[in-house]
Amino acid sequence: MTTISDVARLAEVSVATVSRYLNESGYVGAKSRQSIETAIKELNYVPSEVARSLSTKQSDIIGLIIPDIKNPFFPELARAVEDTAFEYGYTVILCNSDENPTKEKHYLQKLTKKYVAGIILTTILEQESHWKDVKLPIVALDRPIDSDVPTVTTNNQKGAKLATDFLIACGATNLLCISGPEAFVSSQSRVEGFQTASRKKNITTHIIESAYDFDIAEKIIYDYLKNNPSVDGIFACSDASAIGALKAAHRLGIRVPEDMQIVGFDGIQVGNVVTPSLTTVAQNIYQLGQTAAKLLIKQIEGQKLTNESICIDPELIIRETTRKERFE
Amino acid sequence: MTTISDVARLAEVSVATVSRYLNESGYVGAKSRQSIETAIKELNYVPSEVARSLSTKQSDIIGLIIPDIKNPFFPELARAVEDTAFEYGYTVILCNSDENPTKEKHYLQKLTKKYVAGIILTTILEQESHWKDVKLPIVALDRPIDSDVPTVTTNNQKGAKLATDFLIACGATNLLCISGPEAFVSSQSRVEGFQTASRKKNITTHIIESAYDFDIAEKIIYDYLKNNPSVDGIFACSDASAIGALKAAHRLGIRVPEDMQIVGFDGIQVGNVVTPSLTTVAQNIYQLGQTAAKLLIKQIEGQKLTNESICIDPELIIRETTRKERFE
DNA sequence: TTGTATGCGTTATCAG
DNA sequence: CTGATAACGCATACAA
Repeated sequence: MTTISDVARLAEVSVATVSRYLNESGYVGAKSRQSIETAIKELNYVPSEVARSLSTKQSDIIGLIIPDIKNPFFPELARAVEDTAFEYGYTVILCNSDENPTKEKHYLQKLTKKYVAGIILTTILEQESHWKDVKLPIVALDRPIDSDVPTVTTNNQKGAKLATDFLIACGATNLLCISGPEAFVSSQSRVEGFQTASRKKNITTHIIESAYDFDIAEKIIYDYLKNNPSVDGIFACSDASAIGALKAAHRLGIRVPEDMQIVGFDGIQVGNVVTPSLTTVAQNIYQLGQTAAKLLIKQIEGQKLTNESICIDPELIIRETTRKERFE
Repeated sequence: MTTISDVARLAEVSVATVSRYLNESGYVGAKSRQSIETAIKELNYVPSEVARSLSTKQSDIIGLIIPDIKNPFFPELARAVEDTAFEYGYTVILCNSDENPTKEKHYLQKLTKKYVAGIILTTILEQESHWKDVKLPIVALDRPIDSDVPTVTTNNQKGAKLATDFLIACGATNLLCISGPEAFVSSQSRVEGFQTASRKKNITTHIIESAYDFDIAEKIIYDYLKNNPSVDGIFACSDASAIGALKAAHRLGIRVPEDMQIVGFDGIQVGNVVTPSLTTVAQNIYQLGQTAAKLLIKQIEGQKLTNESICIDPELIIRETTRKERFE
């Protein structure tokens, strides 16, 4: 590994000058510049980011802590973060927390040790606050953690309202809402949206809870529908549950969308590949990640944007599990 | 940020002793140990990995270069790598190359600058060899890059043979193979497996190529099937193409599996959620990632295992796009 | 068993 | 415009 002093020696200047050249800080004469450039080429020199990091106490690494990259919601998010990081010259470390406080804490510490420039955090742990110890720039993604921390989320309530209104417009009157785990603020907001939209004449509502998981949701919904065959519309707080609902309906011989309509939430790819394809409230996942990354980088590069929070509108994507045409 | 000398001062020992304590290298007396421990607690000291890295020229960061985390094959792979890294105390930097040589080269260099401990690489660029410049430990994943480099792959040929044999056993006689891009060695192997298995009496075969992409595959296959309605069995070299085939068949009014059977390759989650669910040759994706990570870490921690390559057997998962029962 | 001194590759300060 | 030189935080050879 060739170092800055090798370059300096070959170029017959001092390391200081080379450093200045490298960072475009301070002056460096024309001939110095020349010889430095050729020396660098000659030696195939690549500066050590580690040494630079030690000296400046900064780095170009961003930590991304998410529950699980296998969860279909996160690959696109991660990709957006990585793309944006790449664009601004940063690099991202991927951490899967499994919603596990211990693991999360571990990563937080590990990232701190590495002088990472900042952290993007997707966590449900509102009350816990290990993240308060870290002095680094943080952005909360998808799930707010504290009013102090800049946050990027989807407008969940609005999305849920969109879905429910649509379900009703399509003729559903007996609505079942599949909420997510109680700990998810996002799920709560979706349920609220559902409730305000369904508070109408002639609309019956039920709410049950399920994990955001195909199989678990399928079982729960299967049992529920067996005992409540009059349900004719489902708003699921996640596409995973929506697909579970679809399967449950299939097993029960309930035709979708003829006998029962379904609207999901998230906009993950699978929704489009399932049969019938899923009508859903799509979060703008890519934009979510991109915005979070940009917000973080802004912070890293100086600005102190406390309290800045961004809420992104989701979009209703009408596919085959609803039958709007009948009512238009 | 508190440093090792803060600890030394408070514990009234030298930094060397603290360092020894930290790394469990060399001796450190009982009372020294005591005071150091309390000092560390007291100060909430966390060693700087950057400084350590500079000093030792090592790090605990692993670079993972994949084409695109959004591609449904990679999240599980990434997760496996990350889990294994975590287990051994490493951390992973995620890089999406988009199969783009320039981007790939960029990442390779960037990772080198960071003194990463090693790199796991999924690339198709056999002939290109920017990776030869990097002296770091490397493991090729999913796609071999050179006989010098330890490689972890699925036994593609065997898997393809498995699929094709099964298709024939299920009564298909007019077989269409959807290959992947020519540049993928893995795809080539699968096609070979298909060919050796279908070289039998009374079996007709066709081979067409498609990108590993739902929509592209759907179009290509739709066109092909329209002109070749006698095809009664499809072996797709990826689940993505298989699902494309499913959709194409659906649009053409071809019933699956009654009129035509389909077997995919990969074993990604969507295959199980599509209707009818996809019979496929499932790669052991998690094991693939895990093995690669372990191999890399072995290398990092001393061993020079050149030429060590591991080939993992895939498994046929029988679901609803085939109709074995008729022939058992 | 412990401490001193030096190096790791850069940045940055401060005289020239 | 340029060059010594002191940090940065830690590891380690060498002394003690």
